[in-house]
Amino acid sequence: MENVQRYEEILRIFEDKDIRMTSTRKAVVDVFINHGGHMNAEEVYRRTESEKIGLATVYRTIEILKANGIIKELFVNGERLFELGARDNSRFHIHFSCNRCGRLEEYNGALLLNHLVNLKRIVERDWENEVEDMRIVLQGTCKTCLEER
Amino acid sequence: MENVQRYEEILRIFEDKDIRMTSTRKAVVDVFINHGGHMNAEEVYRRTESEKIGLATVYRTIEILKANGIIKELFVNGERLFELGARDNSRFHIHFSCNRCGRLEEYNGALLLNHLVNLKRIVERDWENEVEDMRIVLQGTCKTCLEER
DNA sequence: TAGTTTGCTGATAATAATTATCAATAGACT
DNA sequence: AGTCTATTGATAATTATTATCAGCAAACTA
Repeated sequence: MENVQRYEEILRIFEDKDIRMTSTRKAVVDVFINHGGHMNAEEVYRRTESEKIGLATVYRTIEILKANGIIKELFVNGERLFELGARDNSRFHIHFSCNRCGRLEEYNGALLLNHLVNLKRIVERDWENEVEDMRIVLQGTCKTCLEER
Repeated sequence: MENVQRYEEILRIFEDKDIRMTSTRKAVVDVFINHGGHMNAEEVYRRTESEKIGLATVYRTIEILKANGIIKELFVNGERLFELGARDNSRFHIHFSCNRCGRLEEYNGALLLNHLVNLKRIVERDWENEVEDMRIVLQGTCKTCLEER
């Protein structure tokens, strides 16, 4: 099972850094693994409901996951969202937010990825820095909304 | 004077949409024009101090400017920032946030711009949408911090 | 194993940022 | 001048997030 694998991987990160994988933390991790996409903190909280975890603990766990590169934080239209980070490049994606319907979509693919790897290369060469992460949110009108006009 | 030109341009947008350019709104616009970079709401407020404008009005004006594409909103490390939008492509820039020193830098240039125009083209072709804006924030370690190690 | 120390948790108080409310006022329009 | 509508500032309300703290659980020690 792929999810199990994903979990093992996260567990290893916890062990490496001496962070305890408690049952509550596991519950939060599970929410991220089971739900593919992006969620705000409140939604993560709601999805752990069966476990009766406190909201503060959800925030605390999100903080740990973020600090260790397990989840990514993104801001779209004033909302703070979290999602499982791309383990490898093949999972890397950018976001598109439709100004009309408000939907937030994920885009990925080999060509896109290739282009972004190049962007990283250009930036690192021209500004002599080290790029560790790229947060890209495009805005505009999505296909569906364009057709409806 | 370039700033005057910039102001006239914004004024024209206001007139087109029947939004009054009151003295308080002008004061907020001036803050954006005079201060090149990004600011949070509180900083915009502070910079209008001489005019004794209420905080709520600053927020209201920011909202108007944002809704009309005059300023752009960006979120970096949990902070909400605003800056004057790029009037033309030549002013377009992306942001780089250093994980070590926390500084937020702006990057632009012909090669970068060219690359991003291409990215837009790829996305519009492959997802059949219309991209109106691109928010790109890279994270990593900046040149200065790399040298200090 | 009992005892001690340390870290984790949930409930909730505190804080910070933003938005809503509303009376006063200013500007536009007869 | 008088009416109408939009804007403003002060401030209350709301929302999201963080801090506090007592109780509990796990890990460590002798």
